[in-house]
Amino acid sequence: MLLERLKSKIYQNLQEAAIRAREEGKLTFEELPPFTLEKPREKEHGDLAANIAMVLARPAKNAPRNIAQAILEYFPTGKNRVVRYEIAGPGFINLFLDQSWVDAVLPEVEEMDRRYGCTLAENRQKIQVEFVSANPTGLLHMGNARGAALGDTLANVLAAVGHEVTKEFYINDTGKQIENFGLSLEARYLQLLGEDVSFPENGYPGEDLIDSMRRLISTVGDKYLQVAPQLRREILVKYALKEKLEQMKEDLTDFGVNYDVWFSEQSLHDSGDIQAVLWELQQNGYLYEKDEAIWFRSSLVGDEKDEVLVRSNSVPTYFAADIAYHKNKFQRGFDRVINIWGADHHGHVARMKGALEALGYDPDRLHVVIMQLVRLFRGGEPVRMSKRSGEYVTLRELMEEVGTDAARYFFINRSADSHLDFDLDLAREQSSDNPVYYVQYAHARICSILRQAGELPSAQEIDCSLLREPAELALLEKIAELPGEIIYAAESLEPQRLSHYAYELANLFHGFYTNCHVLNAESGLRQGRLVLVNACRITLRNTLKLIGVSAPERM
RNA sequence: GUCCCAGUAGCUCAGCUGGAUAGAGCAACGGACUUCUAAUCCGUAGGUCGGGGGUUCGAAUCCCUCCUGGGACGCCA
Repeated sequence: MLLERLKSKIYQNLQEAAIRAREEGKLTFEELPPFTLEKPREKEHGDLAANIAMVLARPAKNAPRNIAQAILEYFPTGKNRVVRYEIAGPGFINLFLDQSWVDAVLPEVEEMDRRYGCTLAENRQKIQVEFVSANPTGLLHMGNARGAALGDTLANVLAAVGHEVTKEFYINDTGKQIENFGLSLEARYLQLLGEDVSFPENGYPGEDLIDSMRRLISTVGDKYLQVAPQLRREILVKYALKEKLEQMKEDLTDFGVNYDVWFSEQSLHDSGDIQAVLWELQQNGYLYEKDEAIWFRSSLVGDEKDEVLVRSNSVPTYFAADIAYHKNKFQRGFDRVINIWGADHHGHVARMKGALEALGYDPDRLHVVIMQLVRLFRGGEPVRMSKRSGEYVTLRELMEEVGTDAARYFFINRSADSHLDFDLDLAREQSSDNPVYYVQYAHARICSILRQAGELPSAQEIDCSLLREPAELALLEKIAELPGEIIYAAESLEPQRLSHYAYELANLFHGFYTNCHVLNAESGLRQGRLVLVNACRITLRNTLKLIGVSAPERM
């Protein structure tokens, strides 16, 4: 927050200086292009570096270093902690801050405590994040698990910058897969009762369906043997679906994911929303009939080819329901809608955006985060999985094997569009090789120090100027970066920034720990370091909280 | 065939809204525990950023093309 404020003020000062320079005839340009003001990689390049002169080179038709010179004539030193500047390299303006700027970090962290890292975005929005939305015909698998970790973290991050976020699970409780679900359940039910029936070809072969029917039989026995198949399947589906949803909800809760809304696809059929949206598309001229089916002219709005919305048997497709669902989202007042989809759905993106356009919505209000597949490795070998044969590792099994913390950390530690090789052995390992433990260990170490210290002074009581060791300054600066990191993660929808940040912070803490002793330091210094270490604890804890990873006090 | 994603150190990956000398972890090698948790720290070594063109003051980053791996192209969801 503090660092962000400082940066934005200095950014403004640079803008104003450039404009003054133009007014004074030192520079000519039409419009000031956006430029960057960042912490440079090299310490010698100052605390902040701006490339304003370089991006102005072309519009101002001048050499970057000359432009920098002109801008700096009107740039106020001594304000906003800037004590010195230089023109360097091809035309960077390097700014050096009064080291005491870090003294404002500790009081701020201490005061904000659990809110530290949170900011208020300029345009606060109502945002819906829809994720997992797994078929309720089976158990949650690795793809769902990755989606759960990503979606939940993303929702946390967006909320942390002030958006109003709704987390939603879309239940595919109708359609062809439910039909197959019913056929599979029926076959299992009959088989368990000794009937000689074959299993449907497109059925769901998982053990979980057998278990489900076994439980049903234990309460109702064979009473559905005599019921007409159609009705029987409906009954079995109703029973098993309820079980499945409860199971998913429980698994997700244990994974730290709690939804605000569970939205039923069937409800869109029941409410007439699908008919309404079809009618609207019809009015807008996007529908036509061919081969007794109703098609969406998605090729008009950017898709490669047209899509069927209503089958020749007059049943709407999944896509038709999804269009109605998305219209419903916007009708509920969301400014922005974010979907986390597996890579196997990417072909759906252009269609969905096209449909929104056809309905008169700005398709850019829909963001689809496409997530690549997960491969599990055990003992260096990929774990064979096949959804078709029902052999796959479930979220529940993953949690039991590696724990929630490791799972969530690993899932968000890679960018969504990277294939994820999940090393089960590493995730289970309780050593520094495992980044989760590395970060958590830093937190536990801090808690240990604080326990032994007894009384914790407040940031107001200490002399911050005593904290000038390189390890201390590095830690302070990193702590100051959290709000900016969260803002960046929220803007780019890239939660992996957070686990990287947590790792870097833990790394700096461990370095500090070996270099700077806290408890046996001289009294003033000891007080200062206690406050520093406590701020580090708050920062680590808050970051882990966003990821959904626990911050243990002892390990 | 068309489209999407990936290709960066031996391995797993950051970095990609163009910026200064391309980073981290693991693995390898060498060090550091009379001191707050060694689940830690420090050092060494390791690179044609898949290949080739282009855009420009500047390209791992943007554009084109080719190669390799994965995925998607259904009146499934």
